[in-house]
Amino acid sequence: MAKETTTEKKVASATNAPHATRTPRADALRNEDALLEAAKVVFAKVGVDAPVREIAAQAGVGVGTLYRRFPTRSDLVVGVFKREVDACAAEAPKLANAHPPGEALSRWLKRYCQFIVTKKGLASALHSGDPAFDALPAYFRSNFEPALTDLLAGAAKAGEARHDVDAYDLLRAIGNLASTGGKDGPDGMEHTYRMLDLMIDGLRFGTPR
Amino acid sequence: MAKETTTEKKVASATNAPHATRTPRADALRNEDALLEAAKVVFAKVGVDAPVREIAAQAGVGVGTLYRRFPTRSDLVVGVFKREVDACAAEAPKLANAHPPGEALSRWLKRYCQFIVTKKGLASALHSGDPAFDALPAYFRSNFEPALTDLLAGAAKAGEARHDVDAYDLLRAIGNLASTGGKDGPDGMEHTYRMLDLMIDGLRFGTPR
DNA sequence: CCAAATACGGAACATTGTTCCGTTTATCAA
DNA sequence: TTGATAAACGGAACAATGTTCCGTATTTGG
Repeated sequence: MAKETTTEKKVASATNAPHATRTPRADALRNEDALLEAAKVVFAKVGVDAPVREIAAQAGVGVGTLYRRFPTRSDLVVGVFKREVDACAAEAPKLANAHPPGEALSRWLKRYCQFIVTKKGLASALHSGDPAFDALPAYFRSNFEPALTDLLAGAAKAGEARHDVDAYDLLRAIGNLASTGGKDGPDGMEHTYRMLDLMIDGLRFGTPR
Repeated sequence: MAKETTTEKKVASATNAPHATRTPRADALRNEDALLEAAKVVFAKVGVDAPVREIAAQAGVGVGTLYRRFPTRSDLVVGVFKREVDACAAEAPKLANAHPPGEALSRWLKRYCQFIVTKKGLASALHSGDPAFDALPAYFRSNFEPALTDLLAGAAKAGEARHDVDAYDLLRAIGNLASTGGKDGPDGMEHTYRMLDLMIDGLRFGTPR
């Protein structure tokens, strides 16, 4: 609020742009990535309540570095979650290119099941009331719904799925399926995959041929 | 595991009972009560994550005293929860004595709504995975279901409620009602109470006169 | 190759659950 | 009533963990 008179000069050099941001340092980018990767690993092993120090160690950086990029534990959790959503959603178009439509659809749904199962720990964090997580459901939906919509449309056009299935409904249904089945059941993920196959068969029901 | 030879005598005085337990110290009983009461107050004000020190201070005791009686935070939460369940359930017979059956029923259901709302913070703790809380749902049910069953039976016999309503179903339905309505809505608990009245009217439906 | 900007690491601090133990107090028999 | 003893008390001390700070090291841009 004061005057801040002192060193106001500083010619602003070449560009007259107000901020002339220089390119971000390479090590900083590298560390941000290492931190997200480390957090993913540690969260999977210890849970989302894993100590910050452990994550920093796994990433090979100091806690100071971690906190500069993720001012709060919650920010780190959010970062990991978004990155995982991105990774899963990004596989949809890849699978669509590499396989026939029906195959692409069922492969992606299986991949999505894996996402759900590994994020079970996060799911409870989402409902913890921490406002940092408020935006995540929307992020989840805005990435997955279009991805699945495209896969469904492709499969439907190829006669490999019904036309009347809503992507979001399906995401929720399979989400529930996978999160209650879990990977800790009697036969690991097998039960979940069997249920998933059931749903996929259902998707084909009524399809010509 | 050693021998414990030393002072094994000690005539056991009058009774030959193996343990001849002396009467519990008065201050200990008083403090246990003070702790539960304090915890109730602090949990309501700060939430179930309130620091143990704050609860001890509110109770006017040291943390050592708290931990002797409740070896873990979870034990304290469990203690408060059970005490509140007991208090709420105990009102059912009192209300049944003091009011006509239908009135007793609706008064108690309102009381139960208040219980649910104030325990919303605890509810999320219940799903935290802490095994200390595993027994609470059963405790909840084993106290509330008989209490409500009696009230319902009384009201039904007096022609003030239908006969075909299951107490546990009703507990769950109203529990959901109250926990989503909350006391933080636009008009406090009023919304919840209106919905409750609706259900109570439903209970009377089909009743002669 | 230099100077400034940026990022780094990890010690230090704050908060909180839990343990320990010297001191105090209530009980009970004489 | 009184005194020995078991029981309970209070709170300092410890440990784990989130977060802040700052002196040092690295990167960038010229």
